[in-house]
Amino acid sequence: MTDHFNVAIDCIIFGFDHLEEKLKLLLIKRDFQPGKGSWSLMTGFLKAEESFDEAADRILAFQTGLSNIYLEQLHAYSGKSPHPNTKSIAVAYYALINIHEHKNLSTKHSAKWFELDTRPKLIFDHDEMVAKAILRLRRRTITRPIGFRLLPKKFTMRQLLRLYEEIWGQNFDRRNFSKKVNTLGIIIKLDEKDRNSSKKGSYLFKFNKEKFIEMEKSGFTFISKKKPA
Amino acid sequence: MTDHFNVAIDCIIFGFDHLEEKLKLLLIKRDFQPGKGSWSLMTGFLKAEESFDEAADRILAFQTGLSNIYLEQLHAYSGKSPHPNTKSIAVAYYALINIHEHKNLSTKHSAKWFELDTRPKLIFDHDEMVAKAILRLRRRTITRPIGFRLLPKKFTMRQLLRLYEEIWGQNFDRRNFSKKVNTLGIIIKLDEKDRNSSKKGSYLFKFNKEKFIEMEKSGFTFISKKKPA
DNA sequence: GCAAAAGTGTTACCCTTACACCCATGA
DNA sequence: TCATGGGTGTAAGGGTAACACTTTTGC
Repeated sequence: MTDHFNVAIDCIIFGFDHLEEKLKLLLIKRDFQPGKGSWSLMTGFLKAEESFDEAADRILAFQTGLSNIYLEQLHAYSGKSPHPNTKSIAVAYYALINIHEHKNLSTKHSAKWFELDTRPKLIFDHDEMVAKAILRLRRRTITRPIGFRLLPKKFTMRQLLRLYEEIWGQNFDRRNFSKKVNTLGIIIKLDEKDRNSSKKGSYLFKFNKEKFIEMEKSGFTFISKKKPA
Repeated sequence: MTDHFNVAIDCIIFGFDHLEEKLKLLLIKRDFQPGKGSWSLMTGFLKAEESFDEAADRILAFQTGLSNIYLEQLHAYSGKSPHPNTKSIAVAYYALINIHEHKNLSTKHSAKWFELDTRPKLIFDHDEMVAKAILRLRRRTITRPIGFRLLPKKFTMRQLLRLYEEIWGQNFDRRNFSKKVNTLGIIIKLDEKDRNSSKKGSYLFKFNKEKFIEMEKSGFTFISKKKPA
């Protein structure tokens, strides 16, 4: 009676390289059909007994070896079928990871990190998915301190600032930024200093998870968008 | 090889009754299996040759007779299958319509408008979908003047205010509200007055579509959320 | 000493909020 | 005239944006 479809799960994997201070995207060069030789998102198919979330976890774990990663459903896409003769839909997920804490991934297939503005063209509607994921990521940084998923456990204020600048594609005032973040009470200054980036050395911070959980309930604004010039 | 699923499209249909000043939800009492006798969202199945958006349009048109309705994808749900023996997923859409401009719907099945706080329990995961749709609707009222889809072509400031109060479940200051809306330039005051709601009569407004399109590009804030008391 | 990054402080301005007051009109 | 809803104005407060200045330390 009703038509049946196979359900692809496509994963947009964002990573922040806090040394290069660049937001990156993990893509694979397909060594299988269809679209062999092209770049694409990590992908897999939904199994009958699992939920979307479970499938996204499984696919990400299988392809990168990572578990316990932040994953969020982005959108469901219909239309362009990866296999010409089967009816197919896709559900896109995006994931956030810290690059340097997970160096030994990128194993399966030919996976490679790309900076956003030099990424290759992707197959199917994957470019559309990435564009939507970036917008979602921006929105999330306002409502939630999602950026902490992308940073190492201990980080400097500069790294946090650069992360936000990368996500938004614009610069923020360094002084106002740290003031805002500090008044929110969502990060904790440690006694350690990082001396890699400056001669003076800058304090390391860690994320205040308890404070965040408390604030999340009432809803808050993390960083406001700069006014258009 | 890969498992196959049928794809349900579930429609959350919001309507604003500008006479009763109530936000309502259109639900159907199912006269078919599964879940016969229970209340549920309008639903249908995706066909092989159509997109999600097309399917949502088709299902809404078939069940209500309405076309050209604002529809937006909400979320994709896996798990609870309407038919026990088939693997099924659902993609939820929400629609916005003005109740009194479309009086002759509610025909197919036993459709009925419910106020949000007195709606019946729904089958499957439809309650979860409705909850998410309300949150989405709130967010949209901030970013976009989506509320105008729910009002008649000509409306009073009071009706617009009441609509926002219904969506947010809280009261706004009448004077600040109209000031804010006016400065945005997104509505146009007409020379007509409506005398139904008051003795003095209140001006009718219409939506300034051109201004909106212009503003949409740069991104704007329509109405800000009141601070939690 | 000098350069470079980090830390702290100050001010102006805009937007929101919380109000008060007047107007028009049917009963 | 009075009650009711409608229209307009003003002042205080909070938060952001735009700045300047000092500190630390390797070279």
